[in-house]
This record gives sequence, C-alpha cells and structure tokens, in this order.
Amino acid sequence: MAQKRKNGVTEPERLYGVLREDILSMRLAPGATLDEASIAARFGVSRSPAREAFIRLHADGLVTAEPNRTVTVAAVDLAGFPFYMDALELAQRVTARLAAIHRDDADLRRIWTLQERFEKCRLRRDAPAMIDSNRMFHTAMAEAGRNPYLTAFYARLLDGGRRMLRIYFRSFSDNLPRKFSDEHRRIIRAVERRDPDAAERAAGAHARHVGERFVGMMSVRDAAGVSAKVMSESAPKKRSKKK
Amino acid sequence: MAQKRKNGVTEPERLYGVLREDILSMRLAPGATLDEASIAARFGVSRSPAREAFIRLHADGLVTAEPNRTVTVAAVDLAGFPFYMDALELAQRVTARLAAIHRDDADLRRIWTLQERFEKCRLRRDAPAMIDSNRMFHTAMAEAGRNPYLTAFYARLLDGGRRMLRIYFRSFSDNLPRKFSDEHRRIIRAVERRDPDAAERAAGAHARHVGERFVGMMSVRDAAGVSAKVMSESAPKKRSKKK
DNA sequence: GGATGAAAAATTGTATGGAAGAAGTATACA
DNA sequence: TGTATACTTCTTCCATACAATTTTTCATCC
Repeated sequence: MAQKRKNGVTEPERLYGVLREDILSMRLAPGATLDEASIAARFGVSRSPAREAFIRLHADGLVTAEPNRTVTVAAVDLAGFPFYMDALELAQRVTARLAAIHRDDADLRRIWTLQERFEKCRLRRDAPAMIDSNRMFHTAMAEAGRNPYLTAFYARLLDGGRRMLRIYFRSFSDNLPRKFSDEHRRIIRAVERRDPDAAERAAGAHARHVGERFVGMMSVRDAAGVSAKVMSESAPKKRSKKK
Repeated sequence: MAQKRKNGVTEPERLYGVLREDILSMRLAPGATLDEASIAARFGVSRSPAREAFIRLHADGLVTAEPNRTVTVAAVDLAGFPFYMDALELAQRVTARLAAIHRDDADLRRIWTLQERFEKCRLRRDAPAMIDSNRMFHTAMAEAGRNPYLTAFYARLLDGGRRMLRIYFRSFSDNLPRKFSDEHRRIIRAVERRDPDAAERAAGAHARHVGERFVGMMSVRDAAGVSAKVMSESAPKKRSKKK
C-alpha cells in the first residue's frame, strides 16, 4: 500500500482539518460518535493518524474524549450562551479599539475587501459563505489590533461559536438584515479615522445586537416549533432506538 | 512487559502532565529538543504515548512542532511582553469585576485561603511556591466570576506567562514586596463587598504594577550586567559562534 | 580550507496486532 | 417480571515493525 506522502502535509493534519470543518459546519451532528476504525477507513489510512486528529480536536474542545471511550462530537452549549456573548462582546470591543490605534493602510484595505465579500454573500443569501466571511472580517479586524494573545482569544471564540451562529443565521431564512452590514461599516469607519472609543462602542453594539437577536430567535423557535407534549404523557416507555 | 494500567490515568495523560510541568518550571529549557524515543525511554513506555503528549503540548503552544522534525520547547516570548500584559490586565479586570458580581461565600473562603497561602510563601521567600499559589489565587478569582470562556482565557494566559513570571519573581531575590499581597487583599475586599468597579480598578492596578515592575527589572538587568562595548569597537568582524 | 554530494544514521510518520477495558447480550435464578 | 452474573463483542490503548524523511558523516573535488 505504502502510498507516497503528500506535499508536506501529514495525514493527521489532513484528517484534523476535514473533521474540524465537518464538525463546525454541522455536517457531523453534535453527539455523533467518531470511532478510530471508521474514520481511518473513511480516509483510507490506519488508526494512528485518526487518533492524532482526535487528540487535536479534543484540544480545541470540539469533541469529548474520555479514556477508553469512543469520542463524540461536542454538544453546542446553548445554556452557556449568555457567557459566550459576554466574552464575545468584550473581545470584539477590545480588538476593535486596538485596531483603531494600530491599523495600517494594508489592514484597512483587507478589512474593506472582506466586508464587501460579506455584503455580497448577504445579498446572495448564502448562509455558509456568510458565516465564513463574517468570521474572516472580524479576524482581520483583530489582527489589525496587533495583539496576538487577544487575536487568539477572539479567533477561538469565533470558531467555538460557529455552530451557534449557524443556527442563528438560519433563523433569518438566510435573509440577513442590512443592519449588520451597516454595523460592520460603522466599525470600519471608526477604525479608519483612528477613533478607538467610537470603534469600541460600535463593536460592542454590534455584539449586543447579535446576542439579543439570537436570544429572541431561540425563544420564538422554542415556543413555535416544539410540541408541548412531554414524555410522561405518552404511555410507552421505550428507549430511543439503537441507531 | 504489559504492565497493569494505573488508576484510570492513561500514559499520554501522565507524560503530558509531567512534561508540561517540566517546561513551565523551566526544568526543560526553552529550545531543548524532545525526541520521541528518549522521552518514551525516560517514562518506560513506547513512542505512541510520547507522541500523544507532544501533540497536546503543541496545542498548548508549549512546544514547536513541524512535520518530520524533532519538537523543541517553545521560546519565552519576551518581545511580546507588552502585548501579554495588555491581555493579562484586561482578563484580570473583567474576571475581578465578574467575581464581585457573582461570587458566593464558598468562593470567598477559597480566595481568602489561597491568598493566605500566597502570603506564607512570600514570607518564606519560596519563589516556585509563590508562583503556584499566585496562579491559584487568580484562578479562583476567575472561577468566582462564573464565565467559563473568560476563565479559560485567563487560565491560558496565566499558564503561558508562568515562565515569564519565574524570571520576574527571581528579580526580587525571592523577596517579594508586601505591596502585591496588599493589592491582592484590596481586590478581595472589593469582591467581598460586591463592588465591581472597585474590584476592576484594583485588579487593573495590580496587573499594571506587575507589568511596570517587570519592565523596570528587565532594563536594570540590561544596563548593569551587560558590557558597554559594542561590536564596531573591536576590530575583528567575527560573527557569533555557531552554538 | 571550504564547498559539494552521496551514503549512513537517526528520527518521525504510518500500519498493525494483541491486551485491557467498556458495553451489550444471554442465561440463571428469585 | 426483574435482577444479578457470566459471556461475547466492540473499541480503545499501547507496543512494535516498517516506510519516509531529515540530519549527520565523510569522502571528494575545487
């Protein structure tokens, strides 16, 4: 078998990247089991690279992994959403503030370009591309702030929240209000004229609007979409089937 | 050989913990090479567990790891110290603020206990124990704030900075000024009386003092210990030797 | 003496087998 | 019917073997 190694990219790296995307995009549902053998088979490699990929996913908090147990895709922590939004707002405010101070012209061009891409995706109503360009926009903003510790923190939050955002964007039926693009532009303009206070305010407001909107959406969904019946009403006490 | 497995702790976990401590305590110097075979031999296991430990260390940023290359202990990033302090101050302020809002009595007791332990270490002039209890004190404070995302961020910073702090504490010849204990107590008292603004102010001031002191220490060391001669003074144009 | 390049040694990447542990199934028994 | 227990099966954990790659060595040439 001994296939030639690809151009410098090792197998664990490859598996990690694909699985990570599968998880963040929800192609792999939360709770899904990932056992070494099947994943190895799926990618045509042995179990070793699969194991390594799992370890890296675990370090990212994307899977749960206990000794001697099959790893599973981590649940989306909706209960922790308020905490998430607090952290996100803070990270967004501080990175925008720093960007307003440290940005150079190249940063600004990159940020505008990404905002335009986001806007195009919004008009096209392409949700996955929207999530992606939104993340790239905010990441570029953070990088213009020049603080690697804060950039890493923010990037981690944005990635960790991708699955929540996916639910979120879906709530607009892929028709995202102009408001968010306007808010992006307001942040950019403050960064452009090097106004840290205005940038922080705009970034904070943006985060809060997203958060409020999300919470509102969740409660509507709960009320409208979920049957009011509860387990104890229906007689048979069958367990969920074996899958 | 097949030795019986220890009480639920797998080998990679064990190696990871020990190596992590070795690195953070500087028993393993920055730049030191960690090859799979020797580490495996040191712990009496095969290369597989060693590999897993390395991957986890890499995820923590404690080692550099490129494909087909021996991993090395990551360098201490002194150039990035100002960025580090900015991030630390922010994290410390927000966690103290949240602690003042959300703490319960058990949190408070734990925090006081850890502060007392820190104080004892200070009086004993035991630098390693001081670093450790300092970290535990601040971690307990963060946990009282109840936001797991911010707690993780802060814990990450504290760990990442342990090696810098080690240099820092050494600068006092293990004789840490009372000031820092006083500052700890000021933060605690603000948290105790549930005063978020005061807690944030005290925590921010503490972080800034540590940062200023560190920078001052660095420049004093530089000025006092380094010869004033410069390259261009000495005739021969030898390069630094190859190491 | 220093640069060049090929063989040798060392080291990492991947595959695979066997042992330990966990989960499920069937049987015995109250 | 319900519960406990042995057995069966599945999966992870770790060791080991081999392949691919990097580093070192050392002879050769300028």
